[in-house]
Amino acid sequence: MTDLGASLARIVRRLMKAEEPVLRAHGLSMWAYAALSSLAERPATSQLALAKAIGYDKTRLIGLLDELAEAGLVVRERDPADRRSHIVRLTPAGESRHAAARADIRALEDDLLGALSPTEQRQFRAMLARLADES
Amino acid sequence: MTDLGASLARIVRRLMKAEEPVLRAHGLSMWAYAALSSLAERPATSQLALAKAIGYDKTRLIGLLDELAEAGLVVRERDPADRRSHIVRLTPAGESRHAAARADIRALEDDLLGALSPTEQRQFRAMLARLADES
DNA sequence: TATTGTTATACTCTATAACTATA
DNA sequence: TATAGTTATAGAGTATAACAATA
Repeated sequence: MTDLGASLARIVRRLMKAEEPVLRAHGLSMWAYAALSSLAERPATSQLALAKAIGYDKTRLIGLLDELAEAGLVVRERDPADRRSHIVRLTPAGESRHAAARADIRALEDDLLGALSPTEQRQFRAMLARLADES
Repeated sequence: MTDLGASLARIVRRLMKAEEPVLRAHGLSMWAYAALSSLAERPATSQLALAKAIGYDKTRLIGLLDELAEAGLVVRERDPADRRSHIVRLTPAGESRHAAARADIRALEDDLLGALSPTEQRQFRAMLARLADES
C-alpha cells in the first residue's frame, strides 16, 4: 500500500492550489484565512497563542496581523491584565470577510471529497478532525 | 465543523516533522524518499515522468537525482528509443535503502493513526488512496 | 516546431538570533 | 529572570526563463 505521507501531501498540495486563487479573490492569503478562521471561533488572548493555534511562526504572524489590521479585518488591543500581550479579535468586517471566503472554500472541499459517498465524507471529516486534534 | 484544509495541513506538518529525522538517519530527504518510493514501484521512463509522479519540479529533480546517483542509489540511462530521455531506476543499494527507510516510516504512520481503531485505519487509508489517485 | 534535460536567476518562505518592554 | 512582541538577517525552498540536444 502507498505511503500515508505521500497521499496526504499530494492531497494537500492539490487543495492548496485550488484554494489559493479563491482566497486571493477575497484578498486573503492562506495564512490570513487560517488566522481569521481561528479568530472566528474565539479571539486570541495573545499573538503567541494565535500563532500556536494555527501552527504559524510568531515572528511571521506580526507582519500578517499588520496587514489584516490595516485592512480593517482585525484589531489588536493590549491586555490590561498583562500589558505585554495583545488580544486579537475580528472586526465586523473581518467576520463577514471570513464568512464569505469560507463559503467558497467549503464548496471546493466538497468538490475534492466528491469521490466519496456522503456517508464516507462524514466519516472522513470526523476521522480527520480526531487525528488533527491529537496534538 | 473545522476546515478540511486546515486539518489536513496540520496533520501533514506533524507527520513531516516526525518523519524528517527518521529519513535523515537513513541519509534521505523527504523528496529523496518520495523519488525512491516511486522508483521502487516501477522505473521512470523519463525524469519528467518521475517529476510528475511525485509532484516535484523537474528542474529541482535534477540536483536530487545527481545526489542519489552519486550515492549509488539510482542510475540514469539514456533511452535508446528516445535519446532525449533518461530512464531512471533503483540500484540494489537503492532498493534496500528504500526498504529500510520505509519500515521505519510505516511504524511512524501507524503511530499517527493510533487514535483510530484498526477498522477505521483501513477505511482511512483506503479513502485517502482514492482521493489521492483522483488526479 | 516541440520536448527532455539542464543551468542560472530571482523570488518567496522559513528559521534564528537579538532587541524592547513588561512581568 | 522570563515572556510577548518586534526587527533584521541568513538560509532553504520554489518558480521562471533561457539554452543545447534530440525528436
